[in-house]
Amino acid sequence: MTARTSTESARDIPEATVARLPVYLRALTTLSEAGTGTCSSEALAAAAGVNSAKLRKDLSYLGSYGTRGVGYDVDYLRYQIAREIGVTQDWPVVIVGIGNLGHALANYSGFRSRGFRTVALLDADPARHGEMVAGIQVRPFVDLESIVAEHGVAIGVIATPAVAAQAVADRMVACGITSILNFAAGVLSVPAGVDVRKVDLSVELQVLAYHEQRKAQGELA
Amino acid sequence: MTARTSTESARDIPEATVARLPVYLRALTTLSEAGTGTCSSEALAAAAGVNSAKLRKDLSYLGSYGTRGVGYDVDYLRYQIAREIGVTQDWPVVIVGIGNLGHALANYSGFRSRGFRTVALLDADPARHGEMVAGIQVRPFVDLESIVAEHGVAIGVIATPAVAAQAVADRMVACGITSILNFAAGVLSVPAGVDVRKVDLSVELQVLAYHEQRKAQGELA
DNA sequence: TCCGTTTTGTTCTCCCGTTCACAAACTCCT
DNA sequence: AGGAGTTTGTGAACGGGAGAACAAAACGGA
Ligand SMILES: NC(=O)c1ccc[n+]([C@@H]2O[C@H](COP(=O)([O-])OP(=O)(O)OC[C@H]3O[C@@H](n4cnc5c(N)ncnc54)[C@H](O)[C@@H]3O)[C@@H](O)[C@H]2O)c1
Ligand SMILES: NC(=O)c1ccc[n+]([C@@H]2O[C@H](COP(=O)([O-])OP(=O)(O)OC[C@H]3O[C@@H](n4cnc5c(N)ncnc54)[C@H](O)[C@@H]3O)[C@@H](O)[C@H]2O)c1
Repeated sequence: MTARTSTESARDIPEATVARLPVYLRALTTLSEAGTGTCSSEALAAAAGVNSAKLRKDLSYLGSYGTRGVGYDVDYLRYQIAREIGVTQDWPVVIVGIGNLGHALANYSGFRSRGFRTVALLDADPARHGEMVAGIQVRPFVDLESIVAEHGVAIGVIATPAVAAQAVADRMVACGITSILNFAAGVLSVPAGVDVRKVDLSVELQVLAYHEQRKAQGELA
Repeated sequence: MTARTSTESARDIPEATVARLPVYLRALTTLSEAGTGTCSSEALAAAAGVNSAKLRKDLSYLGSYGTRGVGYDVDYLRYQIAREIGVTQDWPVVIVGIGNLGHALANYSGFRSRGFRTVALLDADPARHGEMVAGIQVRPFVDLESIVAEHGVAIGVIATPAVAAQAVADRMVACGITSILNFAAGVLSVPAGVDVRKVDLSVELQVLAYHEQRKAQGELA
């Protein structure tokens, strides 16, 4: 899914680790807000819900930011992880499809607080244009190109119905967006060099249902 | 995360495969609606966005539902996968926390169409009680026990702020819910035998940001 | 009936990720 | 200064999943 180009840069962090770094980051933020200055890998692992050995190995890919016999300085480690992920900088984001889900996303404060700034809300339906959502005006989808160019947007979010998703993705890619978060069902096809992450709620529920069914079967055995 | 009890039932399907079965199911539904009666592993794999060898191996865990030299009967395979996942039966679901996200989830048609029936929308805020969302009345959170008992609910969805999530989960577990889909940030701790799946949008965006940052670094090298 | 073609089901190998276990490194106390 | 106690960082073993490759099976045509 994630097509990487020629030169793999210096430190190569495993994909599984990358997916956990944001979790560590959040745990560290919580600890920091609670006034904790230092924490052990054991404590941080508990806060993040992972095995402590895994945590230490993950952190070792970034460098040696801990002190043996002591632990990690919470704020220092937090900064190092934030820098590695890239959330110390500001990421402009556009959201396309301001329906039920789009409204929720636009109102979600968790994006802004992590360096993601919603610069535009776009929708194809003229009836929605001009509506204010979370202090931002909904604009026509055709404005995509100019907005992306103006703000240097690299990340796009798709919250349209499934039938429109591929067309939206194509337009996004055409005007230079290289990372897409897709909430619509179905498979998006994009050129190499563009990253797509998909969030599919019905898949999550179906996985739960599978295990639930198994539990029920086990009971009557 | 998924704690399984004593007797692993007859066929043991790998977790990675379980997570892909819903994707195959959707692809098969699309093919069926397009009037396709039979398809090869190659075609289905393309529709699902996976490698055809992986698809065949996944399906082999369920049994031999294909015909060599021909392919798979779309409707037959669809039924078999649906049965295996458990979406041929009806799953009552409660959603707790009817804010921005809760509204979107309640209005989402993709749940109902896959066998998940929202039987209740619960919120702790009295100001929300009585509001109609997607044809269902929002009720007080304290009604959880009676609703779960009445409908035999096994699956709960948490869309409350993070601070309330653990308390909500505890209450859910106490009244018999054994599968939880959690949208709130942070780690939920639940007893063995309860499955939790977490959807964390800011993690997804941060993973994209990481790769985006890498692409940018690569360019100026 | 037999042969060529197509496509599945499965085996085998490789790679990634997880976990264990321990030496190295640091602090604190005597 | 030295030793006891802690905790990190990492080497190594292990397990599971991904993909290649192929044998087995079904079909169609002659
Ligand atoms: N609501 C949920 O909780 C939920 C959950 C999971 C997945 N999803 C998926 O997310 C997507 C959006 O869901 P929703 O409930 O918000 O749907 P919705 O119908 O409420 O909103 C879709 C919005 O997209 C706009 N749109 C349609 N075509 C467009 C185009 N070509 N360009 C720009 N905008 C366009 C529509 O005008 C509408 O405002 C769907 O694909 C849905 O399957 C939703
Ligand atoms: N909005 C999004 O797009 C989005 C995205 C990702 C994650 N989230 C997460 O999902 C959760 C909900 O987000 P939201 O935007 O809908 O928030 P929200 O504040 O709009 O809604 C939260 C709702 O939960 C209710 N609530 C609070 N405490 C409760 C309790 N103890 N029991 C029952 N109900 C309770 C509140 O009354 C409110 O209606 C948050 O944890 C948020 O971080 C939201």
